[in-house]
Amino acid sequence: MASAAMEQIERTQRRRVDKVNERRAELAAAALQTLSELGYARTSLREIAQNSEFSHGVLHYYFSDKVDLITCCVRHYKAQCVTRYDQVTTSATSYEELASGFTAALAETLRQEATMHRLWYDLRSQALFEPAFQNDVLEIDKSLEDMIWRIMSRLADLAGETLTLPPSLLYAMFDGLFQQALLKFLAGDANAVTELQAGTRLILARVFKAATAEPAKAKPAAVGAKRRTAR
Amino acid sequence: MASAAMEQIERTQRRRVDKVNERRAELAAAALQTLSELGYARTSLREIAQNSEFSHGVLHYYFSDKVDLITCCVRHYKAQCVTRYDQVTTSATSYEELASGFTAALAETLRQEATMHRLWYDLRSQALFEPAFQNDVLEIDKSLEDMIWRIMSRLADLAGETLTLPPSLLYAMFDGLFQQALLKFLAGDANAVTELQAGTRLILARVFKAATAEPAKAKPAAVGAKRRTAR
DNA sequence: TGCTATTTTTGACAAACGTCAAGATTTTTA
DNA sequence: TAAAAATCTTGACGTTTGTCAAAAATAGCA
Repeated sequence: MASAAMEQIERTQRRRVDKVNERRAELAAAALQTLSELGYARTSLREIAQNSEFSHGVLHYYFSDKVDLITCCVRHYKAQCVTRYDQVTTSATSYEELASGFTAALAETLRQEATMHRLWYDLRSQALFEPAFQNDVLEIDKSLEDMIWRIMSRLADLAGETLTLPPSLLYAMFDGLFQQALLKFLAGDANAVTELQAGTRLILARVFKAATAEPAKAKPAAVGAKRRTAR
Repeated sequence: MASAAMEQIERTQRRRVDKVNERRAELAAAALQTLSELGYARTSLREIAQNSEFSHGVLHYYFSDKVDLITCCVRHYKAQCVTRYDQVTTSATSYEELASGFTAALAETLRQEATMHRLWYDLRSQALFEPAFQNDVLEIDKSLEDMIWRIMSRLADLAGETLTLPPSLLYAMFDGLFQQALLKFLAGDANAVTELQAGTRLILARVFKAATAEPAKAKPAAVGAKRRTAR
């Protein structure tokens, strides 16, 4: 057969597909940025295009639909969201180190990525009304639940304990805590970060016996997060 | 003075104000219904008017603005939301009775008022973007927190224990749990209600020592809720 | 009953929306 | 380099949106 020609065709096709996917990702990123700034209800296709380097018509070249675009956004969001805490999990060598790292990572997320996370809660609310979003949202929720479960399992390992709470409940508690903190944070409450940290510790104390005693307050050296000049 | 005339004027004025407030409440109810069906992003003023017995123009006679209307809605929502669990709280005479009543009330709310509660989460997400909603949403959240706190305080009383978790954390946990259950419920997960009940019990078991032992499974007589033919 | 004030309807407006198609532009292929 | 295919821009379409004002309808009062 003309295998060489076929290979050539295959290669060019793949390059084309890659290019299309790259552009789709680029536009999805612009959409994600717009959504995180304005929220789902106020985001239009023209606004999204203005946050990219293209005109509004190109969106219908790469996406069949507005729902298609948003769905693609949600999937991209997931990719950049899930792996965030895995580094902390694998590098920790003691219960206290992992607990501190987890608490610090939550606080850092609240401080640095508040707008992205408000988008997540917005989209999750949309899924309560729009069935087209439900599958993707449930999938992301599941992967976040898995992430929490990995951390809790590792904590249990390090503490030499056995987990008795189901993954869904553990996730629900931390998710609820974070959402409350986000609400207060975006409303200008200066104590939101501190309360999130304290709440995290309190939940951990009810999940693990190893955490009944609060850790020493002035022991920043144990925390793996970057040091910051001020809160 | 012409006190009789003044009284007359005062009375008619009050009647007028009452009538206006009544109409405002009527329209707010129609808006609330529309919002709970369509969600914030898809709700228009004309759609709201169609769910009432008036034309769309009347909305601007009673409300200055769309935001004004939605805000009024949120306030009405609060009124019908907060007092729901208080009856259970006051009538219970033992820890187990209150715990069962609380669990059953949560499950009943999920079953019966899922659409109203998805609206609440939707509006709370809007508050993350629209500062005009923030104050009202925070206020409602606070009153829900207070409601949970009343129940937990009463449970502590009945168990002869002292609460060591702050109100905000207790609310955050139950809120997170309910939200997860709502998401699954509206996605058609038949186990959502059962999981909500189990999760509630598990949280209570981590809050109160009196609840370490699970209550007997086949003991429906203890539950104060109406009996239903099937789940 | 007639007059006034209040309430409601109707119709219109400018703007913004999602969508699409035709044409210009760029890239790829031969 | 010329033809072909792809990418992108532009402008337009039919709706729908929030808002408003004028007119119609109703209610309250003399």
